[in-house]
Amino acid sequence: MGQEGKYRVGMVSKLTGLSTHALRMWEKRHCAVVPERTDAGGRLYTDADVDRLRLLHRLVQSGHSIGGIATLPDAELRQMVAVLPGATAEPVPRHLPAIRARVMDAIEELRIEDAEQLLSRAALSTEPTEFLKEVLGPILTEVGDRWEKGELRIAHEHACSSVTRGLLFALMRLYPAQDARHRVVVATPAREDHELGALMAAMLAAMHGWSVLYLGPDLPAEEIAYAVTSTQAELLLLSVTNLKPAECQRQIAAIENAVPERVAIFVGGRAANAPAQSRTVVEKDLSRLEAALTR
Amino acid sequence: MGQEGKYRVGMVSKLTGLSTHALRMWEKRHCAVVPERTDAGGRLYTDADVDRLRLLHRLVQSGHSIGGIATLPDAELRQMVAVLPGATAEPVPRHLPAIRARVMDAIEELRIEDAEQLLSRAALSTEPTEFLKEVLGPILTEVGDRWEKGELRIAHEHACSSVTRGLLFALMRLYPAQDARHRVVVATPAREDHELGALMAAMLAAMHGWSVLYLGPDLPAEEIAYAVTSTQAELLLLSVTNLKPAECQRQIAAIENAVPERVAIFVGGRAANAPAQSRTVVEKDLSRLEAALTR
DNA sequence: TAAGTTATGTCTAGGTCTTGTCCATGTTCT
DNA sequence: AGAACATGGACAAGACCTAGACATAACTTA
Repeated sequence: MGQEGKYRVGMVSKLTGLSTHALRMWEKRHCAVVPERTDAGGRLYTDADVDRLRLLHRLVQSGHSIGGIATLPDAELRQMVAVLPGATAEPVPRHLPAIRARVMDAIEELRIEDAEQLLSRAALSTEPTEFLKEVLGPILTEVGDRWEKGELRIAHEHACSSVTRGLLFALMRLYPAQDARHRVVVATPAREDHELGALMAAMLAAMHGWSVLYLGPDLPAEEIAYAVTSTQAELLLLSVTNLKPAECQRQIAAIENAVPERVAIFVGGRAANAPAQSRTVVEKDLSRLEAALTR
Repeated sequence: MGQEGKYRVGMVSKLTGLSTHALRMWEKRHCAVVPERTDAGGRLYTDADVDRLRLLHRLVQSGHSIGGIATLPDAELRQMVAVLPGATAEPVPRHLPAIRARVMDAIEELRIEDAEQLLSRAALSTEPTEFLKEVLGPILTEVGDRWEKGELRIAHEHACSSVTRGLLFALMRLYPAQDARHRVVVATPAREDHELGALMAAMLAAMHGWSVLYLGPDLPAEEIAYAVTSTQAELLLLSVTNLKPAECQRQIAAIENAVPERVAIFVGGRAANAPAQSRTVVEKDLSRLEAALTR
């Protein structure tokens, strides 16, 4: 759907606050962003370019020199922006399993602030899918498993979902989720109260710059439909972990009926499932969902 | 539906504000809209064409070049309109009721990012108790009331608690705990699933620099006790809105038994209630709770 | 401390491309 | 005939492109 470049240099100047001269210089001298060109040679910037330029602008305004940061990858820029206001102490280990272990320790000892801080920094310095698949996902399943085995208590599980919810909001804030560009609604069908999958999907969307409306678990079909239509969302993400297949299909059919045609629907989660002849896409693999979110 | 074309160029020009020349050029040079023709060759635009032209006109007026956007699908145009600068930067009013009203509007329209941004900025520029009593509290009760009256939907209520939870974490981040020794555990007794009071208490604590362990709603006594002892918290805040008095007292008695002596316990909320001869303090007024948090 | 370097944003100049308007001319319909 | 519309060409204003000059500030070096 999203054609590549939409913005000409003048528009980008308005959107980012940088002068057109500066934009051209940043490109020529530092390759900060290298937009596509029209046949005639005009620059065509993408949404991603605009986001990146905003990040760079913010960093430059707060004292960094463009030459030093122009070619850093996005993830690193985001990390730097996040650290801007308050100086922070302990470094995040680069090794993902190490992060996992430290987060698990923090959860076990109910140090949720530490857990959240570790996670949000890891999220900023890692690519979205990698973070979800290598860090957060394993942590959530480990907590789930150990809870069933009795090694962890309800308190841990509550603390863990509390942290995860907090993390979602932290991400929505830290990623320059430029307003209402692409709206997505995330929820769980009625009677499904397992919300962690939905949270992960919401995070993935947030990290891709979508404007996320996270409604949480256990929502009747008509409520979901209302939210989707009234916000003009173009995507609906559902997560199903515990519903029976038949029940799941019934819910999804109801939702499909009530949601406008143009809205794409994805279901994920352990018990994900869609009726026959449905336009809903069952997608248990996060990286495939990511493909739908990137365009 | 058989009603294909309805408007001729002159009419469309009046409806959209574009000159007839421009309309023809947009068609010829960019295929922005390609109307049907009469047998004699006259252009016949549909309502959809007019809508699309209005979108394009708005985008062009705000700096986009027609060549770059003429062939984008409608959905994308709508999203781009939403991103236009100006829709974004709304200043936070100083007047608290005005903030309340703006937040309510945002919730009503499910713009949770706006709601959260307004709230977190208000929280920063206001004294903690004032913020909770004058801004957040009224909003939560208003949402509750209007939800019972049927003026707001479940989706609004979910969105609202989602925002509130997000806000708690934002505050924990903005007011970093000065001293990890001042720990407080916040939760709701078993079978009490109204968590908004607990969230407000948690925020108050966070804003006073406490290290908050927020466990959320519906937690059995022994879990609460475990959390309190294992984190060596010195304070436990509970919130009760819906429990029957007897049930509430039973729960609190159980918690008191399981929690070390040195830990102070506060209960708040509409149905707050404590057994006779209890060391638990019933405190429905936030400013009195604040006194306990400041010492 | 003074002078040189470097980094960076702005400005100018000359040329190309884009886009809205205007004109001339022809057609259709009342 | 006159109003409304169609087509194609001409045109001017403005947006954009490149390349190089300049001004300023920060940092190096003598």
